[in-house]
Amino acid sequence: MNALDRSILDAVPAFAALTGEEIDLVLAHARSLRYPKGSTVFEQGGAADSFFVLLHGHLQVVKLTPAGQQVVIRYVVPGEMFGIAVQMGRRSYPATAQAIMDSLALVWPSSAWPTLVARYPALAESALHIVGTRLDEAHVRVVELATEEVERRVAHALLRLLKQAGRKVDDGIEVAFPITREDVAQMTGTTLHTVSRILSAWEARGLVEGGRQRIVVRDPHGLFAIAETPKA
Amino acid sequence: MNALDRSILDAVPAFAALTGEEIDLVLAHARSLRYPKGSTVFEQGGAADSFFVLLHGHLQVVKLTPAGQQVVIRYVVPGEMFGIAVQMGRRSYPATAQAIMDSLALVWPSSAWPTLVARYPALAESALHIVGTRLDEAHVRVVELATEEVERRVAHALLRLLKQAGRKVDDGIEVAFPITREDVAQMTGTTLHTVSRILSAWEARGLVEGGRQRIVVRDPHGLFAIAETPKA
DNA sequence: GGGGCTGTTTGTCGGATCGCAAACAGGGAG
DNA sequence: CTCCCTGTTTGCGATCCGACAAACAGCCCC
Repeated sequence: MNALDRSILDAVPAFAALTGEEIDLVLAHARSLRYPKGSTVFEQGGAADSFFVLLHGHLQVVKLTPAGQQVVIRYVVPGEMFGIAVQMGRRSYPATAQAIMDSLALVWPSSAWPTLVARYPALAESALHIVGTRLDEAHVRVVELATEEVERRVAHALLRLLKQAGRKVDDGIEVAFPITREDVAQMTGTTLHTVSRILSAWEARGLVEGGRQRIVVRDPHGLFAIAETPKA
Repeated sequence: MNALDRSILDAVPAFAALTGEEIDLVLAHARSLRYPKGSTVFEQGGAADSFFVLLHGHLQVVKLTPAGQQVVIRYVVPGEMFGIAVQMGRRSYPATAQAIMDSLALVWPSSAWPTLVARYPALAESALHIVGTRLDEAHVRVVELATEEVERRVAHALLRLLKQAGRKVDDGIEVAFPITREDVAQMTGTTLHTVSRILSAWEARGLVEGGRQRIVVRDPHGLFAIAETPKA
């Protein structure tokens, strides 16, 4: 096992309530694992035998419908805890997590959770906050899917991607990981064709700039205007 | 304050882990309040100063968009904990809860939560499970909204209503509280007109039976078939 | 350096579903 | 018992968006 330095977890909100020494003890239960691009971290329906903190890279979490369609639930960025199905009382993962870049994560066996919370009750609180935040996000998405037209949904999704994983570049802000039109479609409940058309239209207006698996936003404010403008 | 009998909470999953004596102590912090039909229990954006357990009646939880559109997030049935924003680290309620029938709820001040969890850590675990379940449900809804056509979404919503609050009647199972076409529309991201058309079509096929603020399902299996049949 | 694979763009067509409008009906209030 | 309010039904036209199709273009791998 690698030597894990406590500084690794300093930037992880879930452990913010712990002291340095406590973090050391929590880390003693973990190991770090590499997930090469394209590999699967855990699979929908599989036994929830681990939970994780992402240290480096990016993951995509997708849910598969019985009919075989995919929906992108979220992207995991460094510092986030994920795969916390067990904390929610589940025995299996409700979705699949895949590395979309070479990634590195801390891994705890699920069996360690009861021990850890018993010793550090603040962890239970952290987990509750995390799940609560995700619940909020999910509800926001439900509201968007239920009330907004496709173009506004795509604008909202893109703005969220920028907030979560935006990287400043010369001519704007780009999504910091490779993302296809199909991915955006699966986030917003539409088709890659429609996403492509929308992005093309925005590009013609100078709002964004496209590329293969790449989206650069030149004018975030303009995008915001689209996201917030009630239809027509 | 009323005398609150511990048996009140026997049927509440959130308190399942507590012994009878512990339940007494938890109850000591609560009072019970009546909410007449149509009254508001808490409001979106309002300070999250209480959390609740519904004892009797039914609540509707709705989220309002900036543009003024409503989306029904869920219905609260007796035995459920609700208004647990504070447990998730929020200072305000993310949605509005209204009584759709005369209702009765136990009310705790949010300030009591830290005290209670400190004494009964199992409560934190319960809260985590509850929020986890809601997160799952929200994700299922996201997937449905993103991938299914309106008719199937309505079928799924109706089946969920039956499971949660179905009441056996002579000719089938009915939703146990008054619910309008508009409500169903706000649950499924469509319009009351489309819901009305769909229900009329189903009624013509003998699957359901309508009524003012009333939906009776005659053939749950047939509904299920619609819900699960991939489009066309 | 050249396939070939994967991702992107664009056009056309059709259909699901929404918006608008108007009539209808159950049921509570007085 | 009757009025009126709220909820429901139904028709029709408009349109957003998905399905199908075909061509194009990075980029990885051999």
